[in-house]
Amino acid sequence: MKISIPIVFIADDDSSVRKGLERLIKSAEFKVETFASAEEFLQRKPYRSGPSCLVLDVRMPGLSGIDLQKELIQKDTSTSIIFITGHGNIPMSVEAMKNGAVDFLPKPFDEKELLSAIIRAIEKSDHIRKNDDERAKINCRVNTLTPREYECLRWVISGMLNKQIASKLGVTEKTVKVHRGRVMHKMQTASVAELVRLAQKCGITPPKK
Amino acid sequence: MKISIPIVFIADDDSSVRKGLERLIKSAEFKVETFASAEEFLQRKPYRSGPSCLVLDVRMPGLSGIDLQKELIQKDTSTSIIFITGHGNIPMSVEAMKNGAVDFLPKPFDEKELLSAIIRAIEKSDHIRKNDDERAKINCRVNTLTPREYECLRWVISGMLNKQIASKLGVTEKTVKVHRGRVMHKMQTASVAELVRLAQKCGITPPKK
DNA sequence: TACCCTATTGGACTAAGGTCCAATTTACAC
DNA sequence: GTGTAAATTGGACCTTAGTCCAATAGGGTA
Repeated sequence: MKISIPIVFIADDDSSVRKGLERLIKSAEFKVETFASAEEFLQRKPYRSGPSCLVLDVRMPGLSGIDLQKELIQKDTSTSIIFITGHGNIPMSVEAMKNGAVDFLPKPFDEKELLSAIIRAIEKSDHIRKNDDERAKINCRVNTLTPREYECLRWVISGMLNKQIASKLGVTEKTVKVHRGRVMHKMQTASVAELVRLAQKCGITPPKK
Repeated sequence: MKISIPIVFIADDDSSVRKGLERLIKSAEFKVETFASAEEFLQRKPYRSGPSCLVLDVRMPGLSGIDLQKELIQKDTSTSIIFITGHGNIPMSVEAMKNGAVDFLPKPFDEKELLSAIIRAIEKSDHIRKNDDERAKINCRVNTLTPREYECLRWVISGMLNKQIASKLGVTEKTVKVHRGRVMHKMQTASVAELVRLAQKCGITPPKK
């Protein structure tokens, strides 16, 4: 059983806004951390104890909110973003949404609106986290495969028979059976069906004939 | 080989805008059709010869652009939407993007911007179409399965052995083999690996143990 | 009632997958 | 040079999967 505590980050250069938001969000039983700039947020070590979201002011001195969003896309984090802004415009909001923001709220906004956006953002983050976790676990197993085993895995998930794989690899059917057995063992799967699903989850594709 | 001609629909109540857009988009070698209202567009029989997108004015008398978008989400069409607007606001653009719009352009916009959005929209539509097509084909096969065969399919893609499936269904292993053979034949697959992939594409899930 | 579809099973095989033990070869690191 | 990991193969066996032919039984329709 893994602990999973959601957290809401706030990044805004206006301290009164930070305090107001912090009070509001804490009242909704969320853990909160505030930052006065994008740079300050980037300093923080990645949060790993649960899903997270960032309530982010679009316009700030230094790195802007939009810039920060782009930074965060690079480092693959599960933190979902909600923008708030006093002086936004349509192209800005559209760009933010295209880049995966959960919401974009012009001030003044309804408190309920923000809280509902936060809930959606946390759910999205949680979803991403779970997927990432699963993929990471599978990749750990994949990394224990030798090159030949990996190659073999790809042919197996293509649905080929051992004898066909053998001829592809230029070895005997016997050898393929051994590799295949080791693949199943290392991947901790009991059936080809499971193997196909695992492979799919971490983007391993069957070779083209 | 299937013909695939992209088309761009335009829905705007202002006829001068329609004409201007039509000229522009035709100059980019796209087939174009124009509509003076959302209702008029809904009248049109669904376009099936290729990918399509809709350049849509947000504000129109009668059904608005946003309303039309919601309508189109219901009827599952592959038509992707690009909004254009003279008097939009942020919440409107955010809502449109949340609902899957490819872009949201306030007037006046750069012609290149619109054309690039159209290209992205057509690509997206094409992608959706291809997925839908594939799913439809698979579903045709699935629909030829008898209830028992379908049940059997779900157990097979869970990776279970024939004897295990047999005990789940309360029949002999022999019977499972027969069903299973028919499933493979009807689904036109030669391996469990392929079967798993097909099932996944049309949302068939393995039963929980 | 005759007919068809579905579901079920048996017999008799054939082929494919998987495992245990053992051995050889090669490449690369210490 | 010795050791280790990877790749390869053989033999012997057992388990699964898949197929052909044949047969029975129940439900529903023309």
